[in-house]
Amino acid sequence: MRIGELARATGVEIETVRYYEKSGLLPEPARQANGYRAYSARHLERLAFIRHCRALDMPLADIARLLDFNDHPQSDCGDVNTLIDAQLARVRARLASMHALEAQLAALRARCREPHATQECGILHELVAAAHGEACACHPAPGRGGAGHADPRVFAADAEAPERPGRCDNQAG
Amino acid sequence: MRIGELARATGVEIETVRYYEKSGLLPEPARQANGYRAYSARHLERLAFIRHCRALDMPLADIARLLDFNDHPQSDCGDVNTLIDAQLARVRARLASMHALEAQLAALRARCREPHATQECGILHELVAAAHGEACACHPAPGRGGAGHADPRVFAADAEAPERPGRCDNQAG
DNA sequence: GGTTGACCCCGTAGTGGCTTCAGGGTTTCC
DNA sequence: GGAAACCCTGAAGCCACTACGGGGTCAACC
Ligand SMILES: [Zn+2]
Ligand SMILES: [Zn+2]
Ligand SMILES: [Zn+2]
Ligand SMILES: [Zn+2]
Repeated sequence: MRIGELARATGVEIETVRYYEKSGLLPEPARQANGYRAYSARHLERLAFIRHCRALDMPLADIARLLDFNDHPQSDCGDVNTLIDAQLARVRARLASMHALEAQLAALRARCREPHATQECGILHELVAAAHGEACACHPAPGRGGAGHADPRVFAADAEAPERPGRCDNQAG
Repeated sequence: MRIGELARATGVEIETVRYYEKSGLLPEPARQANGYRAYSARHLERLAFIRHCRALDMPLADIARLLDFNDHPQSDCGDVNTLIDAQLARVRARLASMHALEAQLAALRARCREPHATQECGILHELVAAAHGEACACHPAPGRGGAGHADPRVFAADAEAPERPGRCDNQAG
């Protein structure tokens, strides 16, 4: 099985297959006389395993560990659970922040109905006002203040940010 | 105002401030005799604007455009709306895929209750079975088949993937 | 035998939004 | 005069790919 066939069989790009090999996730295959990679069914299975885990958005390092567990059937599966739990926690954190983000963006979007000069655009007005430390539609104070964030720092990543997006913690977290 | 003060005032890391300058988002400030950057209130405002937009997870390129609109008050705000709408669409797509992902991971996690040898771990069994093309807890067929995905390719990014994570489209999309 | 086209090889650089590092200089306080 | 805190620059690292450049290989067809 050459790399193109493997790629087609799994729906993975050829470059990605080579990348996985270079990253140590996929073992180096045998080579034909002309230097072409020659894959076995085991490679196909392993690659499908990797893609399945990637579909669950697991990082490659975690996938490597899962593959390791698989290769050592005697080991304890507690670490597998820890790993899945961590991934689940990551996904839930991102889910929450995406949820907040959607509300914020929708509120901001509602500030402009029909096109006009940017000078009078409710969206830009909100953004500028927020930059001045005033309350904004997208980040209303959650009750404990009345006015919105009076400090630009509210948008900072304080302590533990809810993963990637949504560095704004003043009502999302 | 030196870079450290600006950074503290906005809750941004110093390196990030310099990065924004290098990226053209923040104009080059004046310099003191010793070469230190000297920022004005306008820089502070602009940086707060940037961070607010970043809190809405907008890409820096979009933020640059928003700043441009702000600097040209005569221009039409239609493009602002387009930009926000695109961001909202991105967020909603990711929200949906995160949602699906959470269900998938939770289903997978439920396959292992108490620790044991990986050999008999329900989680690893599921992952291996899925790699063989069998049905898995995390990706049950959505009705139109009965059995799960019988083809490893289901995890491929076919056509338009729902943004970053969740390359698995067989029930999430 | 020449050429087209589909394959394959390798190494490097680019993506986004930072963060970190290496290797310095400046200012301030004790 | 020495330590701590601040500042400077440019380059590299992170993640998971993706794209590119410059080649080699192989079958088929004219
Ligand atoms: Zn408008
Ligand atoms: Zn806001
Ligand atoms: Zn288990
Ligand atoms: Zn699955």
